[in-house]
Amino acid sequence: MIIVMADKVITRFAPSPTGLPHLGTAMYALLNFLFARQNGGKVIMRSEDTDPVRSKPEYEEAIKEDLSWLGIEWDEFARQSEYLESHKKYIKQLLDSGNAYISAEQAENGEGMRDVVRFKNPNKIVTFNDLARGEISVDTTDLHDFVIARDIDSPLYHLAVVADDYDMGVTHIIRGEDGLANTPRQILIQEALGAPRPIYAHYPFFLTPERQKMGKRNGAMPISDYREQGYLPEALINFIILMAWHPNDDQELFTMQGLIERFELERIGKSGAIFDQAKLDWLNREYMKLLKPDELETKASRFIPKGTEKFLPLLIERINKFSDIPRMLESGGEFDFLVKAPGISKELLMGMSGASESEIKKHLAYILEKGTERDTVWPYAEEHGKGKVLWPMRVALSGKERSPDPFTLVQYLGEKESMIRLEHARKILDS
RNA sequence: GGCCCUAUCGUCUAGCGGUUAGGACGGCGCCCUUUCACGGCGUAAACCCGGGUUCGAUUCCCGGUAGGGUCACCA
Repeated sequence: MIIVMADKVITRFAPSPTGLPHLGTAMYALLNFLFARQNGGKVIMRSEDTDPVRSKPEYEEAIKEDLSWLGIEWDEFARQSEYLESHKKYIKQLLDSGNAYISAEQAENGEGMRDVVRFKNPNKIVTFNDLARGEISVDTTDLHDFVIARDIDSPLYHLAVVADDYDMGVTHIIRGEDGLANTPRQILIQEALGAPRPIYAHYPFFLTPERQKMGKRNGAMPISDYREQGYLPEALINFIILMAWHPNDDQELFTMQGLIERFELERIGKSGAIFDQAKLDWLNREYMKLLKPDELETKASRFIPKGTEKFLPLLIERINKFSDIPRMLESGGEFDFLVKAPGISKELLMGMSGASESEIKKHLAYILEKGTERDTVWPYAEEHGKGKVLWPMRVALSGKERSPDPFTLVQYLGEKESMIRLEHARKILDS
């Protein structure tokens, strides 16, 4: 075999389909994707599905679907389970070369003996260069003769990973820092197999507010939940990359294309980043602002209750994500008055207006008579005190202490509905 | 516990021997404004501790401390 295209970059991300993908899964894929793309190489998604009890096809589907939704691509898809023959070949090779041996041992789960395959540890110092962290040296002696196969036909993780990366020609292994401690073991296997050593780069985890590794079982929300809450994939990608990498200038907003151009693998962070929901929400708002009106409407449509589409422009600047919209419109919500007439009280009508009851009555009567047009109400309000006129008008329309200004409300409510509400407010004062 | 990694505002970070330690989110204040939101402006807020090296350390080295990871017949 001749080495083909020795310089071509090949990366991979290898999730195990044992649960729904979360943002950590996306970071893993994104980093590999970006590095491959910016180097004209290819990226492989390898489903590490060899754990028969925990692996589920539907999780594999979910991973593909959610990563695609985020805009992360892969050039090839592989399943580790389909490489069993190759794994067995390498186990045999290691056995034949004396780098591994069969050891009859008590099965871990209880009864019976089993012929496990142990790697013959050369007990040496392994030194490797991590692109992000520099040189790392480990004495492998305390790794002992670790098990690489349950039996001669059943490869375990370390063997399988090394074998697959070798077979697939992977040149760069970009993975989470949990892989850091596994690297020396895998290098030992590579050397015994005569496989080339890929370049390593380890990135840190997302952390919970308690500084724990965020994971499926620890605070990580599935990507699909973000989608259902109406987060924009662009915002999520931007958020993820900022947790792993920063440029050396002040730029913070990146498109995928921009990332492919600017991302630098050597600059990925060294320390874990606590998941910052507020920043994510901010980013999502930034990306919502970038949407053109028709795009906005399309993307928001599935979150908007029937018949309330027209309120979107009013709502959009007060939300972090699309799923906030129904929450604002539902009864008791911040903008429920758009959907149904509010209950109002005399006290609220007076509120911070600074006007007396009779003054308010007079002002409402004026509006009721002359109409709600800004051109007619505004001069009147300036003459009689803006707060004294505008506050009760606004409260009559919204029933809220805080809301958009009365003219905006009229615009969305319509002249007719507005007059009904104004009239109702006047009656409240009369009672 | 052994081994490995990490350590700058509350959070995400820039910095790569000499800086008023920069930016962003969040907070706070002011402006805009009848109120809210949006927007604009401004402000508080950090180099984990102790030794070295150096004329000079946030930056380099060592130690401590703290946090994380890993030590499976899971991946």
